[in-house]
Amino acid sequence: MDSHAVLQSIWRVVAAIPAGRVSTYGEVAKLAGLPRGARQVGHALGKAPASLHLPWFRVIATGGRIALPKGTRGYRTQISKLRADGVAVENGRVRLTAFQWTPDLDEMIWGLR
DNA sequence: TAATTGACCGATC
DNA sequence: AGATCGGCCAATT
Repeated sequence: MDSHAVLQSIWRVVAAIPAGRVSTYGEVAKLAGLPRGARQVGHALGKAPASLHLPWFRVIATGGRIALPKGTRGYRTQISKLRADGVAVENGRVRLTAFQWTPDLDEMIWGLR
C-alpha cells in the first residue's frame, strides 16, 4: 500500500463523519486501517487539498480536546464550525460521550442508515 | 543515513 | 486537572 492510498483512506474516513458528530485521531486511524497511526492522520489532514472540502474540524484529540493550540486561527475556526454543526464545545472540549461517532453503533443507537 | 518534528495516545504522577 | 514520559509512525530536514 503506497502512501497515497493511505492518504486516500484517511480522507475517506474523515469525509464519512456525519455532521453533528466528531471522531478522534486515533479512531480515524483505526478505521483507516492504521491501528497506531494517529500521527499520520494529522499529516494527512494537513496535506488535504481544500478542494476536497473535508470536514477536518470533526476530528479532535483524545478526551474531546481540540488538537490545535488554543488561540490559533484554526482553533477558533474549528470551534465555530463544530458549533455550526450543533456540537457543544465548552472550554475547548467536546463531550465525547454525547458526540463521538462510532460507525457500527451509529445504526443501533441513532437508527441511521 | 540520521536526527528532528508533529493538527497524537495512553498510562502515570 | 495539568504535566511528564515513552511509544508511535511518517514526512522533512
